[in-house]
Amino acid sequence: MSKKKLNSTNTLNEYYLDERCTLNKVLRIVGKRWVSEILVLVKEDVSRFSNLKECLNGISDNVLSNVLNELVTAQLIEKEIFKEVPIRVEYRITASGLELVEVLHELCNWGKKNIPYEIRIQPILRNKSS
Amino acid sequence: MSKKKLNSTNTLNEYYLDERCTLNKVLRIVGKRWVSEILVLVKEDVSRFSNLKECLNGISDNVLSNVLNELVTAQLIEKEIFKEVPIRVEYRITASGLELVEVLHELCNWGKKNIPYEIRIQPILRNKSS
DNA sequence: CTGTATCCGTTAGGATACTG
DNA sequence: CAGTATCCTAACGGATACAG
Repeated sequence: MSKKKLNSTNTLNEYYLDERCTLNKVLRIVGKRWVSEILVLVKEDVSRFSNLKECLNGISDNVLSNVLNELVTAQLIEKEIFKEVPIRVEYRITASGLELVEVLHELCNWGKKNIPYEIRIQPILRNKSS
Repeated sequence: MSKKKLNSTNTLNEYYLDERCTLNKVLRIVGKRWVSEILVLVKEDVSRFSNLKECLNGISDNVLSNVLNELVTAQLIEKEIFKEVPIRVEYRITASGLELVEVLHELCNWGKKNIPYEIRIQPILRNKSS
């Protein structure tokens, strides 16, 4: 399982951009949906799966799980498992993650100041069907 | 044309996150592939379509065009059309865009310092076919 | 030269059932 | 409680033809 089309232009472009600048790696981690919200919540001590799910209106188990795993892989958060019954798991932000949140905060301030009123970044759809 | 499934969970979640924090809007603009690279190139006075295409190994006309339009919509760059023959168009970064690049630069520095060695953010594929 | 329109494959995000 | 496995749909990124 988990095969990737290694020779597709899509993939090659991704690698090209990764090589070109680290910024692209950063944005590919943090630019995915829910990621920045979850990082900030964990930073604010919302440390458990169920708590995070409560805070994030509409996220599904699957997606939350994936994002948490990615954040652990990127070493932005850490996972601690308590072998109780029922099992308990806690996530904590790392020093690296904390630094990232600081920069994201600046990015947010930039947005508040500069994003045009009510901009909606719409997908560019081509289907003409209703 | 350009219909969007306004009631899909996908769309509703997007709106939810937009309302929740401006950061999500920012990341949705700048988190797309090529966007940050193009913004920086324009800032460095690579101002024409063909020049940008030369600098960005492998980008297609379609994609470059879309990204440029999005950057103009978000008011990060400006477009000036010179009605010559052949037509000439120049893009310039705005004050807002310039501020954004500053923050992105910090984000990049964070990445250089903190992204684990040779991390590859892989898509999680489920297809078992070769 | 500077794009836009169209088609297409791949991937992200979501729903749900199930497991330790 | 804290996930993982599976399936599904819509959106993204890319190739190409062609238009102003």
